[in-house]
Amino acid sequence: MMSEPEKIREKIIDAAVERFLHYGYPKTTIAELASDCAMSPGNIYRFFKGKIDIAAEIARREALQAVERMEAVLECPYRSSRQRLEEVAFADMRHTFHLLENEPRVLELAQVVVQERPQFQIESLRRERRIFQRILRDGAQTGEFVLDNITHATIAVHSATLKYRYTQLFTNQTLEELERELCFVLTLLVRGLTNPADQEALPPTEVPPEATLEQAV
Amino acid sequence: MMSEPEKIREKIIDAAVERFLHYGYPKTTIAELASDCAMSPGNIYRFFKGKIDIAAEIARREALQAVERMEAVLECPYRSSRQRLEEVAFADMRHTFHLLENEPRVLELAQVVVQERPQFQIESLRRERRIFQRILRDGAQTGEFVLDNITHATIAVHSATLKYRYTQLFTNQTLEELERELCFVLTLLVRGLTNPADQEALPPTEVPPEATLEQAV
DNA sequence: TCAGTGAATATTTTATTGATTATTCATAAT
DNA sequence: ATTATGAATAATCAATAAAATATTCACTGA
Repeated sequence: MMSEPEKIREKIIDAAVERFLHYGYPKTTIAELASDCAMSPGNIYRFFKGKIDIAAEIARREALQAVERMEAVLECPYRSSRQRLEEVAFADMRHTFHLLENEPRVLELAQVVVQERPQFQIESLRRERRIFQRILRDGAQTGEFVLDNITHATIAVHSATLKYRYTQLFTNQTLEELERELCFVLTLLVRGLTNPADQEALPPTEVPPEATLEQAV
Repeated sequence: MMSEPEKIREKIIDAAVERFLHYGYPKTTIAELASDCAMSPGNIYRFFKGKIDIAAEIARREALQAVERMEAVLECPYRSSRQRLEEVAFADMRHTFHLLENEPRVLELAQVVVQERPQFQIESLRRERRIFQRILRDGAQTGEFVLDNITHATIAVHSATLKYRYTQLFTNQTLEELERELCFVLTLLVRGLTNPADQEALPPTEVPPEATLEQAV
């Protein structure tokens, strides 16, 4: 059950999401949010320290959801750690790509939050990295991957796929182009991770089909 | 020998470099450049179509020099393609890092040029990629590397090292941190490129010493 | 004819001002 | 005591005017 103050917080966040995505962060006023929630502007400040903190909370939730989606992939039955790695990388890239395509305001929102709260980005990156770390650890456990140092390998995989996580910041490439490229990168990374004994029979990464269960979002 | 008009062009470029790096692109006026060259503002336009074209020419030269530096590395005697790849990646990262550290205005200059002349970035990337391609091709030739498709592998290596070429755009990390990370990335990439038969004896990449001949710049 | 000028014009930047908006807080209602 | 208000204040933004600058071009001198 949710306490009364928590409910009000939710109401404010809901109104903010609505307006931020529709009209953008800067064009949304506290007075409007207050009006949406049938309260006075001043009262908003009993629930959030400032306007930016509403945006930060929304971004935080979005980031946590992203991790949950990735973790959901990790819960699925799987043939190999390679497959997991590929699924997670593609799922994340596709999700952010489509998100920014359908809700362009999200980019602005993210930029504002990162600008004002640099810690936010650091923590998001850390969470992402932890996901990769689990995949690599499991792969090392089963012997599929051979890694001198899991942490180092995680950093490597994470950095090497950077371009495909914040894609729209760097390029105007289409999703199709990015998918092709990501295949090349993953092919090489997987080869570098895989036990040399198994490398003979290591086909290049193929573009996986978009998971149909995505619709649940 | 240089023709008279070419000499004047050089004079303008010299003056522009001086001022762009000192005071920045926007704060430098055509009138100032003209005055530096003891000519009238109008006369500048007999040598450059516009102000941005002066910046573009400077950026173009800088980019060509970068490629030359990389090609110089490729001319050096080498033990292995791995070594070449590592040297090129480190040299490039260090160079841009130091450049932006010592001449912060370069970042602004580059951004202006990319903004106004998107083609510039595309061509720069293409040139970078060609360097990597040569290294991989040679490595494949000698059998050190095993690649299904050289172009695909080149794209992979190029994308995977993106973060370390435009570093200051993405992070505030120190050069030392970046060097450590780049080692991890290269270790993994090299393992992925290398003939599986040779992978047993493949030590992790180490931070190479800064080439002392850099001082010649 | 050609390199070059500098005043004229078009464009961009900067400064100023007047809203608008974020945030605070004294006060009121519950 | 707690929740909420809304006017007061501080900070930011938008619109405009003013100034500076980029670019053009009719003209000059070699």
